[in-house]
Amino acid sequence: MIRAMTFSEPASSNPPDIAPIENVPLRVKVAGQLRAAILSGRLPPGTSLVETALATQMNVSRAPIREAIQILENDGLVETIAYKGKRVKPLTAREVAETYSLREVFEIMAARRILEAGTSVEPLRTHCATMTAAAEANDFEALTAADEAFHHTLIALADHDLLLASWKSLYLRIHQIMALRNRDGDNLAEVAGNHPPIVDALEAGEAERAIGLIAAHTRILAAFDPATIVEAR
Amino acid sequence: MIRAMTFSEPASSNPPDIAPIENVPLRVKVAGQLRAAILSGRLPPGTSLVETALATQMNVSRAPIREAIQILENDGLVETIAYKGKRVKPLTAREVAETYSLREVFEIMAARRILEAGTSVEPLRTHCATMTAAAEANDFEALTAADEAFHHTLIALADHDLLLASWKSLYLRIHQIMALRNRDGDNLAEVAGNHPPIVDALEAGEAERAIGLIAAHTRILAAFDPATIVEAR
DNA sequence: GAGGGATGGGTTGTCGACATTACACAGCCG
DNA sequence: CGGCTGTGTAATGTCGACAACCCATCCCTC
Repeated sequence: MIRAMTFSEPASSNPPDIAPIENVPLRVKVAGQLRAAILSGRLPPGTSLVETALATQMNVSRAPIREAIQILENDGLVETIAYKGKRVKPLTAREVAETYSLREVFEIMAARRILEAGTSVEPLRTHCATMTAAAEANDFEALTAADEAFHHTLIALADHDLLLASWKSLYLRIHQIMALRNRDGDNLAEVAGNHPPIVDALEAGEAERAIGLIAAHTRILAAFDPATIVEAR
Repeated sequence: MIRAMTFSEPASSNPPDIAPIENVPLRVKVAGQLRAAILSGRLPPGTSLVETALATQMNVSRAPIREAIQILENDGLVETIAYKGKRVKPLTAREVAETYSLREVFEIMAARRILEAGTSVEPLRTHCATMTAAAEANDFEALTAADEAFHHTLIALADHDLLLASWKSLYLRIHQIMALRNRDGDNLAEVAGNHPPIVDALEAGEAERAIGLIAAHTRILAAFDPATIVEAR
């Protein structure tokens, strides 16, 4: 669901099927690979990242590796201890709780702004439908993707670039958390069903109800077995 | 007011007066200098940062400069355009508004958490006193410092590391904005006087009043002549 | 005279090598 | 036997040089 917009600006009247040559800096590719590995749980929290090892492994010099790791540091996924090493940031139960509580505040802020500006929330309906379909098909991946798209759209509708950027950064960690947690107790239909009422409340202009639903939704997600989180240090 | 805790852990039974030798990486020093220059307005928004020039000027190689600039990028103070250059991030009126509105949300969140946890807000009194004294002495610098200390303490009392980190990052830009704005219309006594009522409301447990006061306070700060902001591009 | 392609300057991107630091282990002295 | 000291190793920190790239300008062709 991201693939469709791989190339964005040129297009116009060029022969199709000819993809623009890639020209992204190495650090971005490296950061992308590492980020994917971390978010998928392939590099669990606490894993130490050794520049030289990564450099030889990925067949590039240390400079792009260093910069990529610094990018991930800005994403909040990696931490550096000077002259000692770099490692995937450990996830404590406290951090998980803080992440979700901040997310709740962000989404409530978005809802308030949408209501104040009178923005149409119609775009959210599409994602609700996608989620319902995914839940019926028992497709966890698709449901997760549609869920992210829903919340991303919600924040984007608030028309607040800084909020959107902050939310994106926060959601990276939520990605990571979701990859690490135990999915056994998940009820896909319930997750999908939680969203339409939020859209309804927003459309009806009922601020308090919308906020309550969003808060409840976030807190359900935040409540899970803390034992599935790797302890720090 | 920071100097007092320069050395922290060792102490115990060592001969005094012997300060630990500095051992911070060059990138940190460089980042510190550049950040100070940006926040003070010495490097106004739009200024392009050329690595080679900075390297020769500061007598270090380009590597620490690059990493320092990336740190500032994470702070949101600098932006990079691939293969073109790096420059101090331009400040648009919209960004300023978004920054203050997000700050408002952060402080309200902090207030809510303080009230829910029943945390004592007594530490805020000290800063109120400092601000009042600074206002009477017509000392703008001291007032600004005490104001920051007040809000920093407010956020810290919420006992939410992620919130505190987000607030700090946000406040960097507020620093920059304050350095660039026109101070002519400022009424020091009024600024100082705005804070004690907030503490009173928090102490009385009156959530709605405290939130209203905080929102009003933030919006007063956000309202200033947009012409003092350097336009983007 | 106008359009298109080459060219030059300046910047960031990448590389490999060297310097510095921290930790761990072994060895020595009390 | 205990604690301090010296050394080795592996990591990050820093450096200087080269390569890739974008932009502006100029020249050449039509």
